Amino acid sequence: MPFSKTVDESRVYDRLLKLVFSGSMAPGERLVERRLAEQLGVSRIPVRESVREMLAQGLLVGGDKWAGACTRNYTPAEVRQLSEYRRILEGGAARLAARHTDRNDLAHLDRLREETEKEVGNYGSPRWAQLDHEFHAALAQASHNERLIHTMQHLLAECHYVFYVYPRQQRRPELSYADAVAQMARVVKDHGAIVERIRQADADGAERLARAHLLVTGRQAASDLAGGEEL
Amino acid sequence: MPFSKTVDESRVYDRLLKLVFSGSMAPGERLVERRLAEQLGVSRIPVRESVREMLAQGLLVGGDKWAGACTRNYTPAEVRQLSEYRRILEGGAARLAARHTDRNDLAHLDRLREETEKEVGNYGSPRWAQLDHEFHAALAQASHNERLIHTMQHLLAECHYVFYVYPRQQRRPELSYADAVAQMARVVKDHGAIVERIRQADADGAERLARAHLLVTGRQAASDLAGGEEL
DNA sequence: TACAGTTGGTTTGCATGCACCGTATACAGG
DNA sequence: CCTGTATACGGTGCATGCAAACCAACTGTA
Repeated sequence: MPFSKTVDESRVYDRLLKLVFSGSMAPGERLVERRLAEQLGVSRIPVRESVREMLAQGLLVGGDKWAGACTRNYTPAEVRQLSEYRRILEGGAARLAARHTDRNDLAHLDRLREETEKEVGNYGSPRWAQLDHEFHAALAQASHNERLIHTMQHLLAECHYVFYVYPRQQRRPELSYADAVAQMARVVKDHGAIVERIRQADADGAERLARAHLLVTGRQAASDLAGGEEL
Repeated sequence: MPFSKTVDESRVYDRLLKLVFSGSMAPGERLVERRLAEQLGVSRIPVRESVREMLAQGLLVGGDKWAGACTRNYTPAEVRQLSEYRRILEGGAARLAARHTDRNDLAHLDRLREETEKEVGNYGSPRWAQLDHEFHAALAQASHNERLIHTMQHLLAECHYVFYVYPRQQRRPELSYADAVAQMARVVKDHGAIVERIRQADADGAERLARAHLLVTGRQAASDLAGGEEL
């Protein structure tokens, strides 16, 4: 589970998050407070508040007065915008991390990269998705910018669902084993290169590599996207 | 008023936003639901929801269970992080705008720049702050990235308060007239240069100039900041 | 005096109920 | 048959009330 420290199954918000992103709801479906309330066994109030919070973070659309909120449908265009948005933020995180260059952050990133490397070859391993997520979360943390970290937390959680959880329930791309392993190896290599730039306090390089990494990853994750132009 | 189209004085959220950022509350002060509710003449529920929305957007801190929310205090370190965060996002917006290069967006940006130019010399003019804000909002819009626009809306509103409204009520820096006019002229020139890069579809240049513009602007707005290293 | 338990006040979390708004449907008029 | 209007229904916005949790001061005992 991404950011397991902040996920509390007893909180209505997290249960609603899971409900929306685990495929239980159709894309673009309206979130009816009363229905969700009885489905979760609580009153409408905590549902209302959670929905408004998700709206504020862009995880839902709509929300005009008396209009209610709807789930996103994640069309190719939306996924592309999501990916663009993430590239901007995470590139910036890498840049800031390279400027602050904290010894503990580097150790943490190195450890995560090593752990990830052990998982290369386990195609479909949940631990792989978990570790990949944790690496990017650690990268955000290394920026030492509270606002950026805050935004990235929600963004990464969303990407985790959109890129890993969501697609598995609709159609799995059925990648060949060799290709999958090659991709995983490339991801580990990319991560290592980004960390190295941060270690050398190369802000421009760190940002460039982080963006490139996400461009390739995002492109293959959302294979529907047309040719990925360089950002 | 920033983003006047989205600001509705009848909505509790906007009134609360004004209350928090107009200096009526001390930095770091706790937002007590009951007190705010009777102060705004509504019940606790809409206050609760608005507070949770502001928390989700990082406009307030705290919010753990039974902990309540507090206003930010905007220490120099926080202002610096806010400014860094904005540079990342707005630089990205300029980059995307240069990639999409929409004729209407360019016309809108040009018009706003011209309007702004007319205000050079009117030091302290509210119209200046308004137009500056609208220019940056238009820049965000020109990115054509819904997520980025959404985040930038709230971020710009916050910056508007932190950089323009908030300081006026504590201590005004008392800039000399000549310096003030020079600064305003520089802002207009910067804006024009950014638009020009977008027009030429120069993504790297647009991003670089937008970042540089915000670095200088942010540095002088938060004059407490130590030497602004290049981002 | 020091410390632990208790107790009252304050604040948040949540359930219930009612009022308002938007939309679809049925009906009357042209 | 088409169009404008009234009305019923689904759904959200909000007020009220109660229970749980936190905090601080008070008190009793060692």
